[in-house]
Amino acid sequence: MNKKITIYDIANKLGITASTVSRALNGNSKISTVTRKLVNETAIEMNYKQNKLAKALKSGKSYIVGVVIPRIDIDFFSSVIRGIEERINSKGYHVMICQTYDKGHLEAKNINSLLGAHVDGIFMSLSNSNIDNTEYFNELVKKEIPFIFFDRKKNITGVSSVVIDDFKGAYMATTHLITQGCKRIALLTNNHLLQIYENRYLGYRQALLDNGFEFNQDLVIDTFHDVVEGRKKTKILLDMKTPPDGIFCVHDHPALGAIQEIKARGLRVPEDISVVGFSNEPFTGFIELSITSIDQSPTEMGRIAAQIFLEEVRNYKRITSETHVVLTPKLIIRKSSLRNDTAVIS
Amino acid sequence: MNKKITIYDIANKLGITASTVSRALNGNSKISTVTRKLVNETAIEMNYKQNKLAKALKSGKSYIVGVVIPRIDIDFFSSVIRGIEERINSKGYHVMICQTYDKGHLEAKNINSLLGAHVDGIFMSLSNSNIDNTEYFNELVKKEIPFIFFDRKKNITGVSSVVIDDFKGAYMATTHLITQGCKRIALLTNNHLLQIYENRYLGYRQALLDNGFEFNQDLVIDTFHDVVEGRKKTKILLDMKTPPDGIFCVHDHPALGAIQEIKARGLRVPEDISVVGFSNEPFTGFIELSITSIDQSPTEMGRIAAQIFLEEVRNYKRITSETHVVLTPKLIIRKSSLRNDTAVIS
DNA sequence: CTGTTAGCGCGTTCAA
DNA sequence: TTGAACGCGCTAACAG
Repeated sequence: MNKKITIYDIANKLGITASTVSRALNGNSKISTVTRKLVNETAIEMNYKQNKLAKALKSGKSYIVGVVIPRIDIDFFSSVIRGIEERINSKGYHVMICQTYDKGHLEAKNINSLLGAHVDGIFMSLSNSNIDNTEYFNELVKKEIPFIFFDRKKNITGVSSVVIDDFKGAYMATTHLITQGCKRIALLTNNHLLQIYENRYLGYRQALLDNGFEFNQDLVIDTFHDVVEGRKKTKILLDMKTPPDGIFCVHDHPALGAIQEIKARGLRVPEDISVVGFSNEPFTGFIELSITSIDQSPTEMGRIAAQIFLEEVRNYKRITSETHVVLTPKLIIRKSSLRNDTAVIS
Repeated sequence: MNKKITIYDIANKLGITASTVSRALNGNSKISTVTRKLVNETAIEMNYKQNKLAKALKSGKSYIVGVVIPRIDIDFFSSVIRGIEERINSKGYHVMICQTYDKGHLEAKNINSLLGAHVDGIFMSLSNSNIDNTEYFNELVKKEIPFIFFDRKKNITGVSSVVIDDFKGAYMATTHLITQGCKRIALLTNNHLLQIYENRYLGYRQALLDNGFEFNQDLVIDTFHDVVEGRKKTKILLDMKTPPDGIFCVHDHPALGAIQEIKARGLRVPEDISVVGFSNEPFTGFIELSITSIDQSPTEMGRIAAQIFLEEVRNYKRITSETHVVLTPKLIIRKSSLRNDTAVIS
């Protein structure tokens, strides 16, 4: 009943060939104006829809890109996807999504799965449980499709990337705490499997040293990207003989947890202990005691990644040169760290 | 160089036919154990990847589903997608995403685009700028692929849906405000193009009437899904001769805006004016003055929608019966409305 | 300007 | 148990 109509159907109806129909539909120049018009009209009339599967099989281009992320229900990731989709959809591409839930094996599985679907490119933000199985990455690079990291990257030859300057972001955040008068600044970080965490750690460290502070490894504690976990680890900090008077967190959620714990103990934020987060998740600006954070402009990051893809995808042959974009982090100063009477953003 | 290897390549290497290879790979029963083993081994050895495009063209099944939503960077939508992807990915399906940005014409365009990509099913949450062009919906229903609404639905024969009971949710929220002692309850809603808003409006209204309250249209104000807009419209409410002492918002973001405005005027929440939101966005529980809200269990909603799809997709022929699931809303009581000393959740 | 032919990679008859 | 041939829908090369 609801038979799919092909170019053959419309060719039959018009007493011409399928190739002519194809040419007319694709705006081939050497086709008579009459037939073109005729074809286009009957195409609409018969409600013809091009089968992109067939076209993809023929051309080797699927007009689909894959996006591999830990999870989609984190504002940062969904915002990046928004940017990618926004930019790429207007060029006729579709976005396919895979979540890894931070599991390394799902990462490999998803990549394979996307390759099977013959995507034209892959955008990826690494999982945080990396078992360092670079095998499938190497295979991926051999394929002649653009492969672009965003945020959570890895240094692989032939793979482009868009990140923010995490070192600088952490440096800015830490320096800001110092400026506000903090004398003993702790770091709530994450495991160091990912470059972003390593770089934020180094930025924090360097800012301390550059300002004549002593770097104290005891003040560096690992935690997860989670409110409750952040609070739990903050307990450890506050239970120290000499607790910190400033905490820099590599994510906003643990920063919130830290603030909760500090207030629960009757201490004041930012007067007793100042707190700075990272990512500028929307909620940091929503809460009464708004949280100072580092903005990563995720939507913009997505747009740029998409742009890189669009440029790379033209070179069918081989990706000769990688593109690496490093965005500048923005320090968004809010109440959780503002002791002096400086200008407040937001 | 990186030539894609097909079943022909492995057939040549083994001196057999492509059909045999195909059969062996697909676990066809009538194939000798020896050849099957041989084929499977060399397949792995040559790093063969099935071309799903070709398979899709042949079989008519793409193993791709489309998800059409207003925007992905709203927690509710990304959480639903998470649920869909989680459930469906394990069955070999991929999720393709389209955003409408609440523009009706993009909605039609995206649907067509997805049909062109020959998706096996479509999940959709309507845009809020509906120009009521049901044409493409009808066409969509004619196609023999599952079509499932979630949250923002429309009543169309042959189309399944998963929603929460918005009427009940609004009823619960309003009743809760009454229980807390509110005497004059306002409604910050949205345009009534979508059923969800209409139903929340009706639930609010009915709760008032059932409790012997007078329904006053002046206390019903339209706004957008946005903090600033919510605050702006709250000004109007507070400027009335007799302002409300309770506000129910059909979204959490305007609820936050309302609280901001109330506090800016030196009034107290919940003592002077109580506020309840809708959706239970994560941030409502993060802020110090946590917001009472209605939980829609979005991830679960996604999982159920996916389940419906998986069941419907078996009936190649025609979708004979629609499935309609209505989830029960959960009232999450928090500080923004808790005047009495009742139990607080979260 | 248009028709003929062929092939993208796969699964599936029909024979053998 | 396996091979040969065909078609899914489309585009591109090669004629005319």
